[in-house]
Order: sequence, then C-alpha cells, then structure tokens
Amino acid sequence: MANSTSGESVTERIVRILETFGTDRTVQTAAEIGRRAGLPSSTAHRMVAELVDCGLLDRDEEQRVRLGMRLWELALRGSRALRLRQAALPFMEHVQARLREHTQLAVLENDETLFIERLSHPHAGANITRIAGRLPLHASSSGLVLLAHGPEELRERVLAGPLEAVSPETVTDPARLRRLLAGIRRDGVVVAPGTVEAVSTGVAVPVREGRGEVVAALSAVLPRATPTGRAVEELRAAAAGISAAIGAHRP
Amino acid sequence: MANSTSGESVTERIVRILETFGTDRTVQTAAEIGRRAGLPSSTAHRMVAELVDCGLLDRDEEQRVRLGMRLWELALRGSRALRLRQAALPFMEHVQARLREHTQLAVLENDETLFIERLSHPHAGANITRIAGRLPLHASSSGLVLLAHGPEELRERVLAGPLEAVSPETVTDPARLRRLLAGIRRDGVVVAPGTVEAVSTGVAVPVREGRGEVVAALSAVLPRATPTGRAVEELRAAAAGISAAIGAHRP
DNA sequence: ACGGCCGTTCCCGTTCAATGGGAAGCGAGT
DNA sequence: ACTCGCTTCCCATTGAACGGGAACGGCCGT
Repeated sequence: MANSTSGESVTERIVRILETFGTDRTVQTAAEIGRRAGLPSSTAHRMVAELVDCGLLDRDEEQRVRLGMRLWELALRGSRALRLRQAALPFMEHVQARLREHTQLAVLENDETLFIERLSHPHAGANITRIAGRLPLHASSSGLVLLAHGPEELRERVLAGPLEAVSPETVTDPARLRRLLAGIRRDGVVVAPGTVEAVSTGVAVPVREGRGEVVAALSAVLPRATPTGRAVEELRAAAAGISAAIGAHRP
Repeated sequence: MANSTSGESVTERIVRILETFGTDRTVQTAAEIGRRAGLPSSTAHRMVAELVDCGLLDRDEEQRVRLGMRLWELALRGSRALRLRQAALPFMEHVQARLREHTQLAVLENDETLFIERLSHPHAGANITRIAGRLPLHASSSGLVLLAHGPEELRERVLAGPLEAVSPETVTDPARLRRLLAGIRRDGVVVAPGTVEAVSTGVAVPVREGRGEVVAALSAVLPRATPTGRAVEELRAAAAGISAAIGAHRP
C-alpha cells in the first residue's frame, strides 16, 4: 500500500525497519537500515527521519540511528509482558537466590518461545536465551511447557511442521515429542537435559492465571551434573506464588 | 501526510494510537482508540487491523485490543534501556536487599525523567514511580541528578520553563533550584525530602559511563523518618559497580 | 418484541502524501 | 585528486490511504 511500487503498507515497512535492530545490531546508519529492510535509499532516509521525529528512533552524536527511548516507553507501559514480569520478578529473585543459576520467564508468541525476563548468577554456566529473544517451542524447556499446555491446534501445527534440532539431543521425532508433552501435562514439570545445549539441563514449570490457563513458563538452566530435585521444588513454589500475585492484581 | 485530510503522517498516527495505551488503560476497543487518538472511526478500525496484522497490537478473545508482544520484542531487543537495565539489575538487587525500600533507575528523555527499572520491597512505603513512567526533572530525586549533570542548555530551558510543584515541598524557585543543582554536582548525591510525596525522601546518585558522562540516575525512596546515610553509601557503591559493568561491556 | 446505542465491517469515489529515481553535497580514506 | 558511501534535496507521478456512509449484529432497557 502507501503508493509503494512494492505494494507494502507503511506499517509493514516500519516493522521491517525496527526488525533490522537486534541484540548485536544496536546502532546503524540509515543506509544500512534501508539495505537490510530492502528499501530504496531515499525512501529509507525519509522514513528514518520521520521515525526520529516521532521519537521511535534516536540519532546519536550525528549520523547513526538506534531504537528510541520513546518506543521503549510506548511498548512497555500497559504491556502484558511488563505486568507479568512485575508480578514474577520477586519470585524469580527468590528462586535465583536459592539455586544460583539462570532463571527465566517465557511466553508463547507466534508459535515460538519468547523470553521476557532472565536473571543470571555470576557463577552460573552458559545460557543462550536473551530477554526479548526467541527459541523454537520444541527446543527449550520453557517452550515444551507452553506447547504441552497450549491449544490443541498449536500442538498439531508444531508437531506437523519441520522440527529442527537446536542441539543433538533436541527431541524432533513427533511421536516421542507427543509422549514427552503428555508427560509434561501429567507431571506439571519438564526436565530437559541437553535440549538447548549439551552441557546444561532445562527445568520448566507452567505459570497459571486465574482459573488454570497457562500464561507463561518459568524455567531454570542448570549444569548437566546438577541434581534437579531442588530446582523443581523451587520453581513449583515460585510459579504458585506468581499465579497468586497475578490473580490478586485482578480483583 | 498519507492522504489524510488532517495532514498527519501514518507514523504520527501510529504513535498516537500507541499513546492511547497506558498503565491503567491496557485493553480498549478499536472505537475507543479512534476517539482517544482523534481518528475517524473507519480509519481507526482500518489502522488497528493493520497494526494487528503486523503484530504490533494483539486482539484478545475477539473484540478488544492490547499492545502486542511483538511490539514489546522489537522495542526491547537492542534497546539502550535493556542494556543499561541488565548491567544495573544485579547492583540494584543488592541495594534493595540491604535497604529494603524502593530502588529505581532513571534516564533523561525529552526533558523528563523516564524510569526504566524499579525494585520494591513488600514492606516499603508509597512510591508513585512506575517502570516506563515519567516525572518532571525538577520534581524527583533522579531527575534532579540528571538535570544537574545534563547539558547547560537543558538546565536553562528547564529553569526558564514553568516549574510545577508535584508536592508542596517541590523546589520550584529557579534560584533555589540552581543552588540545589550546584550542590548535587559538588556532592555527587541529592537527598530530597518531600519532593515527590510528603511522606518520603528520595536519594539519588549519578551513574556514569566510560569517561564520566552521566547516563542514568540511581535512586532510593525511603520513609521520611529513615536516616539517609546508609542509602547514600549503598547507592554510591552500586553506581560505581554499574559504571564498571557498562564500561566492561564496551571493550 | 422493539428500538436505540454502539462497535464493527464493507464499500467506493476522491485525492494528495508518499514514493523513488536522480543529482548534488559532504566527508573520510587512499 | 580521486573514489566511495552516506546523506540531503528536488519533483513529477500515482495508487494506497482516506473517510463518509450504509449495513450488520450484539446488548440492554423498556
């Protein structure tokens, strides 16, 4: 739309521009953005200027562009992610203080695991998850919980689709995966050794809201040798606390 | 622009739509959005639909609209706020564990104080600041620090402009404020009793990056009767730690 | 059953903002 | 002095966005 010869709306283009930014790529020139977003140079410059005017993007000491504070503000205030995070943070801190490993909170978003909070201990091991980062549903302990408790149709879609392995031990066989998910629903927890990285074990539990609906997954990443019993207990207790907290906030 | 009779660009309208959301107003109908954003009904519906298609907005169980997870994701990954927050969080947790009050991190944004993180103790007192919330620069301890260390022109602009009181004790006299700011630059700390709320005292210190530039303010909110000495010490130590952490991340 | 209210969806002729190619300006690197 | 890449300005073209209006459908009070 928007008079573009390529037939895209302005909105789509704005999203594509925002998509060119990432954890690694935090500042870029307007020309770079145009190239990455597939926009003609003059168009990219004009749109970037417009976004800067609105505060969605910032220009640093002349030239380069980065995500604007205003965008951050608009996206956060009143967002579901912030509410959930605020309710969960105290409990996550408690878990993290006891386990001294990585503690994460994730939600289901567009058939993927989206991590909305992560706490790490200085001495904890590797962990590829990032805040605002994604992993496939079948290839992370949090994702497995979300998939197990998600709607039927989602499960079928994911089980049907291509299941790529993130590590050699990622479960990609539909039948095995189906049994694994049934087990998660039965036990209310998943212990997933080597699913994301060979050296670590993910432990995840569902976080429920109000009358039972699973809205998030709480997980810990432990070195593979560590026993998982304590983590399961801590996560279960924390998840119960979070559920109570988000329930209480909605009278 | 964008063919609208009112002469606004699509980008401006999108921002106005996003602005209709807030901490209190987290879900609304498309018609509500249109009214609040001053858009014709059919236009509002079309634009909301477009934003939903792009994932910037989400539709809940039919009808109502809220901010989309995708927007949250795009705004956060690669944002300055997230980096700063990640570096600061461990130190903020430490401060909060010792003081058991409110601990906040704020940056300067568009001549206002923008709070990007806040930790609260269950037993702590009142605190009107919110994550992604704003306060005037002259009417919050964090803001005073940012104003004191901000560029000359900013200071003159704020001192000239109307200085509204948030509480009866907010300093609104330009001369007094100027002396207060000079004191903050000298001491590297501000203790502001009753500036935001009569019952509490704000204590704030600057967070510096690399070679001295102040990039944020770290603050605590204490009940007015509490001595501030310990808070000053804790905040100073934490700010030093944060500075080292963000310096280390940029080799 | 009825009618008003309101959110939503669909339609469609009008129109002007957005578009993008091109050229020129500006630094930095060689 | 030259190249290369980022940026800014210009401007004729055009079709996407616009928005008024009509119609649908759910809800509520009578």
